[in-house]
Amino acid sequence: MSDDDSNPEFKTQQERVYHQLREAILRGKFKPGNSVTLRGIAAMLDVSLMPVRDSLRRLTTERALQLLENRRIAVPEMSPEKLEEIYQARTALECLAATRALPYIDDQAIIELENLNNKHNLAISCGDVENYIYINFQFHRKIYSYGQPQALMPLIESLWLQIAPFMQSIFAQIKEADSLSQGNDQHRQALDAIKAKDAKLLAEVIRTDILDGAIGLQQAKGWPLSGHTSLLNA
Amino acid sequence: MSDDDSNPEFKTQQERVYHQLREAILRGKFKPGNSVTLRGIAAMLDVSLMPVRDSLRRLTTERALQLLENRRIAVPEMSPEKLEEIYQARTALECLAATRALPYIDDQAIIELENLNNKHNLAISCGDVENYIYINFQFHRKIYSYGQPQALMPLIESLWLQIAPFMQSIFAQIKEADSLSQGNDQHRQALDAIKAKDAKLLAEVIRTDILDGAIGLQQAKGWPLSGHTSLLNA
DNA sequence: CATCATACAATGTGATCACATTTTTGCAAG
DNA sequence: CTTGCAAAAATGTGATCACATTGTATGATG
Repeated sequence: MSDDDSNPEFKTQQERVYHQLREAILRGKFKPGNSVTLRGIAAMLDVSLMPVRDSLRRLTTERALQLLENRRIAVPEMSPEKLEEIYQARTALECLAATRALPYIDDQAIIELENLNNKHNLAISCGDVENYIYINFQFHRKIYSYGQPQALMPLIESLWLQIAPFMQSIFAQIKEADSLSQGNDQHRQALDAIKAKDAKLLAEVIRTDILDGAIGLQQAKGWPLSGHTSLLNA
Repeated sequence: MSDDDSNPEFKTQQERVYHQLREAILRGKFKPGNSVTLRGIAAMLDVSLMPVRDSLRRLTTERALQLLENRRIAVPEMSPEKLEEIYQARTALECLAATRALPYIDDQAIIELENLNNKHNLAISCGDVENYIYINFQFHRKIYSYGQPQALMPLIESLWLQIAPFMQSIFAQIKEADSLSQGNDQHRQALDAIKAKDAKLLAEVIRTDILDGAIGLQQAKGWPLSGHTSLLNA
């Protein structure tokens, strides 16, 4: 965490705070329904109210946080409808991002991706929910990043920020290795598709990876899979 | 503009300022490259720095504005690559949003959509670039809104905020009625598809509407249409 | 007239305070 | 033990100020 403090990329306190909160959310450190207060975050990160205020407003704009009617700030709850919508948007945007990135993924990139996948496996075998969630996002982000996405990446990350707390709340309950391992075969297949430079296949694998995760979340909650078919046909 | 002041929906000054700036951007009142200052906006809207500061940070997060290296704030410039990326994302998200909304569009909704389309025609025949841009967005937003998009709409609007200044800079140069009229036939066709409850057709019409706009912008700039095929095949 | 250094103005960031609203606490009455 | 109410604490919003950094204008010097 204190790496950020020395990272010259984040010139202002607001950027540091924003980045730290973003990472924390993607690691599932915020639970749905949690209330978030300016002074609480400020005390936690040892900064004044201003950088926190700026950061929370940005995160609210990205729908990672929610402004309640009382003007209080909270981590949004998930609903079956919102989950389906988010995952339809994820498949649409991430398949596009992967397709765009594929031509620019070289051998060095594949090595880095396999390293990430190993770390992912490690998190799975350790039952490390936090890193399981976070490294999965990192794996996806690394793929898309080779397409140098200027507009797509912020949209995709906004969706990630919205589902990360929900994912954590589910996986923390289950926490069985075999339940977590679902996404891993697909990461293998994604790497194969990348090596074969097969854009259609890569998009299909990414789509399956994302949708399997969605179905897993729905089933864990016992939510209606009415969105199942529409997810697949979207 | 002063309607917003009396609108009880916007409880805080920050919300008012944010909404006003958002609408202004969607109306093309900000030109690419324009610099935006806290004190300038604050003086223009007769508020203190704080609400402006909050609003500009939100808009920066949505990529409607850009933080330069000097810490100054500006309206981003458009590039051929970014334009293509934005329009690929638009087609993906807006076709999805339209498909989701279609089942909930009733006869009353169609009447309202036709009213909007009439206003759109009026703007075209008047050469009113500002309303041409803005009402076009309103038409699209109205369609999607019937699907009650919680996650999709903010993503789509982020894309709109990014292209609106560029659209204005192009249309202000051209400003010939026949150049602007392109989108209108497609709005007709969209209404027909809605009446026929044909989801596939609606998605195809929306896609064509969006892509025709993109191609028009590219041609006006003399930018390479290499994205053309990939746009159509996306 | 051109060049460069200096002074001046403008800008975003951060800190602190006041305030209205809301939430929680504490305590008394039933 | 529950209910009701008043006091107290907490919270987001807005305003103002200080400040470092950046941008611009001024003017002296060659």
